[in-house]
Amino acid sequence: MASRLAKQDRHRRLKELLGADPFITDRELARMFQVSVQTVRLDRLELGIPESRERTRRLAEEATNKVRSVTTGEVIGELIHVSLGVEAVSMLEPTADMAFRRTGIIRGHHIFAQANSLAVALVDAEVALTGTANVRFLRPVKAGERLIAKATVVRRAGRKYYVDVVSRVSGKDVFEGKFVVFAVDPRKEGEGTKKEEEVKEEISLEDRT
Amino acid sequence: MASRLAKQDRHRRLKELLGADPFITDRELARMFQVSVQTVRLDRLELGIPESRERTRRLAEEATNKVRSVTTGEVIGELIHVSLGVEAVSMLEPTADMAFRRTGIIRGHHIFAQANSLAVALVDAEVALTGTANVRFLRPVKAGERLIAKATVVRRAGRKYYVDVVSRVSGKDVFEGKFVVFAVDPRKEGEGTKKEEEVKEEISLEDRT
DNA sequence: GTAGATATTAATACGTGGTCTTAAGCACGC
DNA sequence: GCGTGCTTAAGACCACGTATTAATATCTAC
Repeated sequence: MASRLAKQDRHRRLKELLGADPFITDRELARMFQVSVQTVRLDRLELGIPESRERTRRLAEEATNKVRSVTTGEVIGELIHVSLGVEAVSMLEPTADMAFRRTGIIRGHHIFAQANSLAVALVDAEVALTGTANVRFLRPVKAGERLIAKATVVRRAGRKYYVDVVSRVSGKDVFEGKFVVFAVDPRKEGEGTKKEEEVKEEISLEDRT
Repeated sequence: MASRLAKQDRHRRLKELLGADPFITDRELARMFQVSVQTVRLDRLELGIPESRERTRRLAEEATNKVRSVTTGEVIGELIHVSLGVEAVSMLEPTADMAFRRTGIIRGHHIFAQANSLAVALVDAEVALTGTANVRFLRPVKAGERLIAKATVVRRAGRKYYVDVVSRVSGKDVFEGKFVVFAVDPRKEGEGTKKEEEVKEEISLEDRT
């Protein structure tokens, strides 16, 4: 039976509690704080904290966006500059999620993912696929270090693009890779008519399920 | 004004729609399908689909827990077999998230991630980091195709492990890569006593969380 | 045709988790 | 005393449901 907290302390605790678990309702909070539901609502109002459903919704949205933008996004990281078919730059701020817990060192495939997606995005075609990649991880990158990847098309032979990518952390090279990316122009693949497009559409619809 | 769909088709579409966007309310669905709200509710009942708030809540909950295991997990995919320092096999069932929408083809870095994490996990050391990787994407992989990656240590020179990885889809090679992984033994870095082992134990427990 | 099943819609009562407004009760300080 | 701050209460409203009952369509088999 901890005696009731002062308003300020309650506000502090409120933020803490909802930070840890955003699903709590006002009723539950009221019980925890031994105050009325109205008081909790007033507190939320003062602190600009939305209702529980809203909090939940935001979480869900953010999570689906975030996960998607991590996994799905056109480019892993943030696209800073592109000159299609010539060069592109992206920035990635790796989070602790991407690191080995033990050491805080970012797992190689995240750095690869940034570079690979940049190389692919750079190619000016409907669809582009990585063929081969030769990469070197020059030095470890830690969570929080801002990765700048720069991709440059060094040569092009028909559908083949040779793309070099260098990633840097505060100016120092941490990764370099040579990618061969194939441009796949769907117009030159099958019969390239409406029929094929329909098939593709079906597939992509199914994929979303 | 597409005429109203038959029940079956509506059910199919319903699952599709909610798969793509779980936030839609019954009212909105009713409008989309040009049926009454009640009908939508009946449909959901028959299909065992919970209400929108519940869907949102689950998403949010899942997202806060599970999302991490995809990014953070020791090995991307599921570890099927390991013989430390010798060989290892993992399985990955890529989802639509990992694919280009347009084509359903899995983005290269996911395949790379499976291979890379497997190669790293294979190395019998406290910490292992990828040094270089030469990889080839032999043929496209589509969402839903089960990827089996097999990593083999082909040579070892001190702290350097040369690991070959081949990924297959139903027996066919789709990816091959040569990785050079560096074992970083902290015993040769820090002071390395019992105290340290305790720390390690703690850490590896945390890692499993 | 018409009965019977299937599908759809409507109406109503209830529940949860809120919003917004108005009003009242209390304690504290001056 | 009186105001101010904090708390609580009460009532009207809303979104998005569940659960139930009942009334229509619509189609299908006989």
